[in-house]
Amino acid sequence: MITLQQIADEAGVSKMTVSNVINGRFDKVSNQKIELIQGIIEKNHYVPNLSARSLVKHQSRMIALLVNAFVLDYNVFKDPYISRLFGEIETAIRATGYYTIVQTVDNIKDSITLLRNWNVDGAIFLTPQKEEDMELLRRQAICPMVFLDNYYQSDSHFLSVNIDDYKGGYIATKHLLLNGHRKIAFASYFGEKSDVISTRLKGYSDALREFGISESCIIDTFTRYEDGMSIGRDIANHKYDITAVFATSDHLALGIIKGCSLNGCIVPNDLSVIGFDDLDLCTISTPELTTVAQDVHDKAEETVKLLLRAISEDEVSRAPITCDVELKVRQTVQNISSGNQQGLKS
Amino acid sequence: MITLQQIADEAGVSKMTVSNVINGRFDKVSNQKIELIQGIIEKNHYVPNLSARSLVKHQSRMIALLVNAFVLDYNVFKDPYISRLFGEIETAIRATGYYTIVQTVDNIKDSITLLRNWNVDGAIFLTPQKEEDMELLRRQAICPMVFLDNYYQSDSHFLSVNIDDYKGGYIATKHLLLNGHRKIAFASYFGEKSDVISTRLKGYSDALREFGISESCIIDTFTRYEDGMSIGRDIANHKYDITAVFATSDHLALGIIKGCSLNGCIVPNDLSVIGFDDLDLCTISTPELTTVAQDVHDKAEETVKLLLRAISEDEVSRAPITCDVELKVRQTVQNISSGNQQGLKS
DNA sequence: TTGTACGCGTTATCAT
DNA sequence: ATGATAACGCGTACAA
Repeated sequence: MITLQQIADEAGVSKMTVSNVINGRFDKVSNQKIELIQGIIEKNHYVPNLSARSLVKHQSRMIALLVNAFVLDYNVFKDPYISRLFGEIETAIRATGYYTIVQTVDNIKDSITLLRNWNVDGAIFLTPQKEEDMELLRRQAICPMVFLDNYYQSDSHFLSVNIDDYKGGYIATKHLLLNGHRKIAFASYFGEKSDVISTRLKGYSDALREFGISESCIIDTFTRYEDGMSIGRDIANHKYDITAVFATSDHLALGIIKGCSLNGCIVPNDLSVIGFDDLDLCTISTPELTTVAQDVHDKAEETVKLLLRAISEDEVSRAPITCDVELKVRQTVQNISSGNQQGLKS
Repeated sequence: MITLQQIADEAGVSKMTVSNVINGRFDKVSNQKIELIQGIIEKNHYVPNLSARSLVKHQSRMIALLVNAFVLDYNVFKDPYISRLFGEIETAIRATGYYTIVQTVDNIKDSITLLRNWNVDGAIFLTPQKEEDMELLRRQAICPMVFLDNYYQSDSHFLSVNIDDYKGGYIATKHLLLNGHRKIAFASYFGEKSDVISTRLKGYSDALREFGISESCIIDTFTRYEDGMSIGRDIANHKYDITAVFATSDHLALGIIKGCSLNGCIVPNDLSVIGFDDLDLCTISTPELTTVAQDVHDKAEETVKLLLRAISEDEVSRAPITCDVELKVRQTVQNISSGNQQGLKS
């Protein structure tokens, strides 16, 4: 491990001169010395010790990526949405020259400790946080932070990037309505208060209202594939009086389709289904899933760009960024408006 | 940002005493002072500056996770195997109190710089590395490293954790043979030399030989879903004279099944298929995919355990660790040994 | 261009 | 036994 001092000794100059060369302050060093020093650096594969640099500069060029830990013993990175988002963000961070330190969080205090331990320059929370944890963060953490899919009040060091959940709920429901459906279920997890879900629900309700439909059908369920299967079975067994389901997760939607088919109800003939997220799975499955797509790549880039601005400018517009969504029409919605009969045989 | 010195001032003692309390060296401090100091630490939410600590101790309590970057513009973390492995390893690392720094690699020099920049204590490479990069690492990097799915020669600071690829190839092929198949294709990517693939191929060949079959059918293809679809189409169109395929990736296998079905060839009736990895997809798809499963959780734990031993003991058995694999029998293999007719209608 | 102090925590030495 | 003092690790800032 060669150090600045050793290079300085070998070149017969002071540490400062070497430091100036390394940091491109060439106007402060004569040309011959620049070449001499650069040669020595090359030869010895010198790499600066960033701990030392961090110590004096009170910054680290590290960004923390925090992801809520296992839920129900389920490795979060098995969630294709999370892992894809993670990959896109890591890539965006690397492109800026920052380092990425990652931690799954099961106790927010550990994350706060991490941020302060390493003088982290900024943090990104990939998953929604509880309100009390947000309060703690606001009080104890010191760096700018970006929260994804979080509707908490933002300020200049406490930023948000969301998708247009309202529009997502609205266009999915509207698409079903335009295809003649009138009895449409909204399937999601309501077990804990979530602004993401309630916003999508609002889009759903408004679309229904636009068509003069006042009654809605809410299905409260976990959103994994297996949970979908059991809902699908219920649907096939006429537990709900519906011709279509809008599910707030692709896995849930796919499970519903499978559960239905196992019980003699075929999508889209007997039931139309729309999912949310546009995972790769949507085009791998048969039939291919119609779904609300979010542009994860764009979301990741916006997130990193916003965070970097907050780090360097320290005054940033606090308006949350909202990324667009769009409907991907595929094979799980059937038009039943005229002649096309659909519905469960009774 | 409160520092050791400030705590010492407030307590009316020296930095040393505070440091001793923080590091649990209670035998060197009187009980009253311990309580006093701990109180101050609590009150001020003191967190040590790990850059400073790293500077003097020449270690960082950081472990680097390196993953080969985008291939063909494809976000690696979209690969369910990689992201799951990543999640399991991160969790194992966090459980030990180490921090995880992650970087996708497209140039090994960047990774070496990372390791030295931060005095990283150890590194884990999730994806196979090129030989010349391994040589560079051996020469320039200083910490213990574990390579996953890599058959490179190991030594006490250059370790390997693999799965039993030979057994995987063997049991999959044997299962097909026992179900009456004699014309079995091996589908994989041979574009670049890979010990993982050649080892699986050896298992395949040996199983065939055991049944007196000397001729094999090798299909060389990329291993994504889309690539599988085009192979599936070829199979349905009688390009190959086979009744079964062993594909070295689940995505490839699933694509083959889809490509077949799009062209009137139904799995398992007309073709039997076995995949590799046991992704969640295997049970989501219809029919459910028979596949060779690896225990990713176990692999992750072994990896981290091995690395920590190499870090602390600095003499470690250099024998590569081999994790077991097993066949998950599901719905894509049909028994054609007696009476059960199978094969493409011609 | 260079000397010197500094940032923060640890280790080693010395005093009571 | 307890505690204090000093030097150290590595790079940066500022005065000289």
